[in-house]
Amino acid sequence: MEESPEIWKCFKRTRQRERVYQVLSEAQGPMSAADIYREIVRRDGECSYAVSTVYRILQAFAEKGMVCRADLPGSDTALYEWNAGGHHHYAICLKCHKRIALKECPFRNTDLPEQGFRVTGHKVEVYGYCSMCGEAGDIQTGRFLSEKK
Amino acid sequence: MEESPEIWKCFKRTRQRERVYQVLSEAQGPMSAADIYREIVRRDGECSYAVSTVYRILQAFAEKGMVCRADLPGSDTALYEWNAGGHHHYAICLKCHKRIALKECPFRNTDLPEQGFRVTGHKVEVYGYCSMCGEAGDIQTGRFLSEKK
DNA sequence: TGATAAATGCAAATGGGTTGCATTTGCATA
DNA sequence: TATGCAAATGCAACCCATTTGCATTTATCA
Repeated sequence: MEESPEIWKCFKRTRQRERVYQVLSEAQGPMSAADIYREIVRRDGECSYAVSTVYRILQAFAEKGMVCRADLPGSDTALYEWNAGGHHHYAICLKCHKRIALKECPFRNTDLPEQGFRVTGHKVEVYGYCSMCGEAGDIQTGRFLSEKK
Repeated sequence: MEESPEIWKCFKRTRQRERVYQVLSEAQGPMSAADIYREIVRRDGECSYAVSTVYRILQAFAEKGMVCRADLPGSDTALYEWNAGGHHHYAICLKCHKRIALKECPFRNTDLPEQGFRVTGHKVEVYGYCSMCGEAGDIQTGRFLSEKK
């Protein structure tokens, strides 16, 4: 609120965008649009925001590269993360869906079979079982993905 | 229709499953459920298949590990590919969606921040522009995880 | 301050994908 | 070959994240 990054040079500074920015930049991890919406409502008491607005804001932010969007396999809700310049990959527990950021990027460049393929990005995900769930017991801890299905 | 692999030891052999199996095992690349459905209809002339059945079959096949399902970022249609036992990674053209199999797996093991995380799998995808599309200027930014590097 | 384009709210639409249920069908067994 | 039953299917309704059209508001700047 006080410190106003140069974000507002790209965007009209609206209450809604300010909220999305706040929530996202303070977030511990990636959030879904619904998460963000919920958090805004929680903070501001009553809502006066439309969900569609949040989507539009996220889209705009993503287009400018300020947030990055991740689509996890097995879920159809996109997650957004404030782009702190970092490049993150996660280990995802197949049981409790906890996400653990990797310290380093496990991607190593490799020869492409096709000449002239210009690589602009990559996606790496590691699957397995975290220390809580690793024992194969039925620990079933906090859920991460929405309870669809 | 010809020789019948041991698929049918896991599944009731139905006309519908046979068709999905045929189409998928002969496919050049990954197909969406809709693609598969369309192809079946095309081959059999008129349709007598429900799309939901195709989804259910794909699900069943995937559960048994006979097909693998890929969710591309930026698209919300899942793609399915007959699992020829191989371990494949692809470079995916963001423009024409061509997929080029990588010769080698670009994954390198890395230290996990959490002790005791048992890795059981990984997924790597490389994005960019193939030689055909590479010249074009309308690059979409921000929609994909990890543009850095 | 007033003009104006951008941003928003709202509601309806989209579009993969899933599900409940009645009906059919593969297949094991008699 | 006939039969019983669980598995598989068709159909239509549904789910749910996300998008969109349009009328209204609002930030910004001359």
